[in-house]
Amino acid sequence: MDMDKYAVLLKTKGLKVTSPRVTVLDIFNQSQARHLSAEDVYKKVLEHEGDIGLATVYRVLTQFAEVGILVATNFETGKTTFELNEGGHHDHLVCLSCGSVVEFHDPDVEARQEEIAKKHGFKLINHSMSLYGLCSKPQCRESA
Amino acid sequence: MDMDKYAVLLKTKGLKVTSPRVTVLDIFNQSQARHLSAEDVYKKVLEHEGDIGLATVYRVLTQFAEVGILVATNFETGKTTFELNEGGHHDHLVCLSCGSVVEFHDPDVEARQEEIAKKHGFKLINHSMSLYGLCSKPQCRESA
DNA sequence: TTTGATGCAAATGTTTTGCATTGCA
DNA sequence: TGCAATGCAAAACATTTGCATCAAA
Repeated sequence: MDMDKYAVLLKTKGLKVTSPRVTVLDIFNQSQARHLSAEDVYKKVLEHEGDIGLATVYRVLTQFAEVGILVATNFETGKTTFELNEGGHHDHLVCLSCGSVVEFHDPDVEARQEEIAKKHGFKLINHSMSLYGLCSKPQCRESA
Repeated sequence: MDMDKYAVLLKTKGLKVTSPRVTVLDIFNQSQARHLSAEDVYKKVLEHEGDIGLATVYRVLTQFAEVGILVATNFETGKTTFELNEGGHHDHLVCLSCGSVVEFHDPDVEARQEEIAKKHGFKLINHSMSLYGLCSKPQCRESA
């Protein structure tokens, strides 16, 4: 089991090793979908793992994002989604029909963003770029 | 007064010319800040212009965005902001300290986005790119 | 007049918070 | 043991909706 790995990670971040936190880590590591909302995580908790209150799910997700275990992103859905922070920054392509998410990283764009910020006298801290469209699945293309 | 201009615009979009709709148009045209949330608009209504229900403000803003009079954007604030659609697409630089918003348009980035979408088999419909940082004001730079 | 627009209040969906209890360290 | 973490329910927001009334065309 990965429980020890989780425990080490949590301690590294200065967080106590508790059952809800380990469970949430496990959910993200097991999940097919990389991007999960608080509600998604809560549903998985109810289905498979122990029982954690929804409020705790929110608290854990927020904390994990603060310490860099997760990264939070706001798509146009009205709910925040979280994904494991695996180091490399990336942006998202989102299918407006089926909701699938593709990640990409483009150094050209990143460099250009720095230039743009500089030109306007801004010190760039972070950014979010999401491209919305229709993925290649036939049923998504037809929905146009 | 611009009332006639507003009436023409509304009719062009197939919308009845009603007092709430004219008021909202006027608010965006008078406003110092280009980007207003529903709550911002509602406050201005209460302060200056007649009285419109908050629900109507939401309905009008949503409709205006649908017909292209306004453009809706979701920053990381949890609330949707609207701005007049003056044709040219643009993206935003947002100051995390004072909240000021600078608009920019970068053809290089736009072109690159198309390439990225194509490479992943997506048909691009729209996108949102927001750069977050600190603007050049001393008090914002110090907040780091 | 007829259909669409509005106001109000209630409902919704997401996220946060207060507080008593529990459980790591 | 002590302080942080949790659960639960209530609160806080942002936004939407039902429905009776009102007004533009």
